[in-house]
Amino acid sequence: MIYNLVFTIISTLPMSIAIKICLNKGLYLREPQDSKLGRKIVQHSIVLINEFGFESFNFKKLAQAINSTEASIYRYFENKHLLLLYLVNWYWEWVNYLITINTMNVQDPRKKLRIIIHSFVSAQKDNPDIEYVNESKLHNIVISEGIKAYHTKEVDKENSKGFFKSYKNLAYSVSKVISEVNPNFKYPYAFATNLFEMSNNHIYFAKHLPKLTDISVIENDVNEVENMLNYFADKLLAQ
Amino acid sequence: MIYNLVFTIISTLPMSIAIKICLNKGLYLREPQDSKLGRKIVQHSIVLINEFGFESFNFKKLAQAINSTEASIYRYFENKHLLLLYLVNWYWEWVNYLITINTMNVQDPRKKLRIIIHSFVSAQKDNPDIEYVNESKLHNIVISEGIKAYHTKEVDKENSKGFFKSYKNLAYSVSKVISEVNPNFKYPYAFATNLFEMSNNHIYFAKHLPKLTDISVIENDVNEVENMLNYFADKLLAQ
DNA sequence: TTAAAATGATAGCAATACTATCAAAAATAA
DNA sequence: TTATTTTTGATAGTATTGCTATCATTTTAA
Repeated sequence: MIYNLVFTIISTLPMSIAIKICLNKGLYLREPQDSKLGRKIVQHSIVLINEFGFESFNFKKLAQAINSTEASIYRYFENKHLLLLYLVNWYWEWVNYLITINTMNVQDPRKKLRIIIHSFVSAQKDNPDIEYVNESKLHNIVISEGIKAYHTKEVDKENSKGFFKSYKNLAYSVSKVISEVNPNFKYPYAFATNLFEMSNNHIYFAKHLPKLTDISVIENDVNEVENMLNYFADKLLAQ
Repeated sequence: MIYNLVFTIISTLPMSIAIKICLNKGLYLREPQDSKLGRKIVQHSIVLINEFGFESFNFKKLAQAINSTEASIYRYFENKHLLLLYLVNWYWEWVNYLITINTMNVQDPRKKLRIIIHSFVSAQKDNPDIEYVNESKLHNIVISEGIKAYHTKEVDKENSKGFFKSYKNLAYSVSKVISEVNPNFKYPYAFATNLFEMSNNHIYFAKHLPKLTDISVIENDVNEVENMLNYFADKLLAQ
């Protein structure tokens, strides 16, 4: 069960469980999940980046939003780029977790792939009981700003520190299912990442550059994106 | 002939022709192609962004590199974001031009699509006689930084000014060929942009995050990417 | 209850992203 | 050619950003 590697299920109250997402320790200076301030940083960074975009987001504005100080935030994250990377890693882990639990008792690899595609397009609709993370907004951030997390001059250095491990895990999980559907398909990893990227890209295109796609997303209804990805998968993996 | 809309062929010497790429006038304050300084700005911005990445690139460094001043550069481009957008538009126009001339006398739509895919992966190898633009480096910029040109909070405003028209033209050209290959294929635009994005993405992945792809790019040999895209196209457009 | 750790408050500094002004140089028109 | 316009260079300056440092105060843990 892959998700045990990355998620820790810790008990808080006798009647419920709390989920803690375990991310690469190099992404942060202090574990944000372990303190009130840390959780507020994560929570409101999602709100602010989603609302104003990553470029105009900074630690000063975040500090104001949570009634804290720049210095305090710098104790948790080295800079805003690593905070974004933290958030994107969170998303990758969470999608992988969703896929794992939702495909758990499913045998048919085709069904599994449909569940994966559904998770890619509508991760926002589910709720994994982490009250300080708004998954819908986090998904929007991944759609609009996600690629900035790994399109930098430091990508190789950061990669060697394992900062993209979660994405690789996700690609691995999906590639396995792709190969189950069609063992002769030559590019399971590439198609796995392409499904993920295409999902985000075309939701973005539909909203902002509709001439670049065929589908439309009306009031966050991503059904057409889902249908398109399933159509691509069926055609590509047909034997 | 689409390329006549975007390219102007102007005569310089009786024995040769010069090509001038016509880009949306809102992208710049002064036409950089019309002056020595403007061409130096374009030329060296490509060199610097390619070498140091877009984030650490700024007009001060560019001014130093060309022995000019920040103020002079600001007379050509409002800011570095619009300069990037200018460069990416240049690339889009140029690829569209390449595709247009290289598919000109080709009848078979399958052959046309192969030529398109070849243009996407190896645009760098060709040389359209604009001595101050290094197309290889420009392609690298599009691969590494291209998405930043349209992942901003200003995308809707900029789109309404026509700043992404060149990409839309490219998507249109390619979608036509896709529909020629298979008139029943449901997503010609999405697949057109996907081929372009996938090409850039997987060249990037191969170089920096190889676990996210199946192909490898050794010493700029993008053959495996080209094969993959052709494989995808064949499978998806099979009737 | 005492020590340790986390946070807040404040200050400051170097770099960035511009804007303004004016003189010098270059291009162009008369 | 000379006069005029346009372009560029030189310099200065400002507001914001992206941090770092210090120390007092509060919170947490032993």
